[in-house]
Amino acid sequence: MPSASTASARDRVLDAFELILITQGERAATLEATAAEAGVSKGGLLYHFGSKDALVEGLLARLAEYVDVDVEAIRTAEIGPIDYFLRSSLNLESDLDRAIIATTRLAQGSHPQARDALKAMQGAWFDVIVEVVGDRALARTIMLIGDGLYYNSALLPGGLGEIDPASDDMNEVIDLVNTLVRARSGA
Amino acid sequence: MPSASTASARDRVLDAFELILITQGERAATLEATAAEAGVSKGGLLYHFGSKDALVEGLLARLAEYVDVDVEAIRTAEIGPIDYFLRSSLNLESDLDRAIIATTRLAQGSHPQARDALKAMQGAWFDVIVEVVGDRALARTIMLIGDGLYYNSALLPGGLGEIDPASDDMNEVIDLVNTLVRARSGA
DNA sequence: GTCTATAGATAGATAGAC
DNA sequence: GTCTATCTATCTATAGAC
Repeated sequence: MPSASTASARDRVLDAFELILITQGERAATLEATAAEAGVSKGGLLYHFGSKDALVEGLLARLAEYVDVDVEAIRTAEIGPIDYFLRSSLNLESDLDRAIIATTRLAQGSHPQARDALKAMQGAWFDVIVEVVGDRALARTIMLIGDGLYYNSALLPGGLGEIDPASDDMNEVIDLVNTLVRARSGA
Repeated sequence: MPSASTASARDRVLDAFELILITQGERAATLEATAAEAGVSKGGLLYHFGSKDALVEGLLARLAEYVDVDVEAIRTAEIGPIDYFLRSSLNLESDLDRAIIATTRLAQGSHPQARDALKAMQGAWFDVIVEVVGDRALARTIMLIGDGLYYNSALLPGGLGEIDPASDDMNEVIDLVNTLVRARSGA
């Protein structure tokens, strides 16, 4: 979680932009609202990001950094890459997840760059999972479940599909996926 | 698909609002843009929908009608409810799918009603699937795959996870799900 | 039922003081 | 590096003609 008060003004602006995108959507994420949330003036914000597009690019650049770290974490996870991947598909409290959800909000609007960033992320994840399970169809299905978890926790909070990462419900889903992985590798 | 030219002005306004939400996002879906797309003036639009909130409500009311029809179609599908459910999770050309995607755009913003409508829809789908597979964990996993398909085709068009409903990739996913259903009912 | 005209609020962005 | 003041465009909504 970003430490709002100690970070530099530039980082606080990015954190504020993310927060408003996540909690109120793209429409509410104006320069004025972002500046207010970050505790600076509109002019102050525009010193760091000369336009709204520049602000969006700043968000996407940070996302790309987080993704690089995450892909390596999936690959080397002690609990196993698939378990790690699925559980981290709904942890809304990491910097990465916040960046992903904010980017998803932008991807709903006219921001092709945001869509591209999410596609690149999916590609990196897919490659790791294929590497682990050695089966593209199975990897695709696992990715779909991960996307479904994201859809529910990020886009439809409070909905039926929202699952606590540490809950029995989540364990059951992972058990089912492991059943599938064994059924395939046995075939 | 809505027939834009022959429909009443009221329906054309709703179709236009949906189209802009789907293709350009919430931010672009202003009253002015919607009126222009529908071929009426802003004043003309506001005769049918007295405010933007009323326009949103009109969209959600139409969604609810479509969902009722769809749930019955899932239950009675000849190809089987699960196959039908998963394949229809990425058909972007039906009135229902257009309404869902448009509502998903609104759910990203400050529209709790839109989120509630999608939750209600999920609940109705979940009930049918539980009824069919007789297993809540399995039903949840199938729902997640369906949500993943939606996430990719509706929110991330052109991405890795986007699958043609009639493709081999889609058949493989359905085969995997059927494997899971059999593995469970056998246990 | 549909239009034009317009009000009042708010958007993104610039200029210039400190 | 951060601020206030201000410009221009666009937003939602109202009023009233046709």
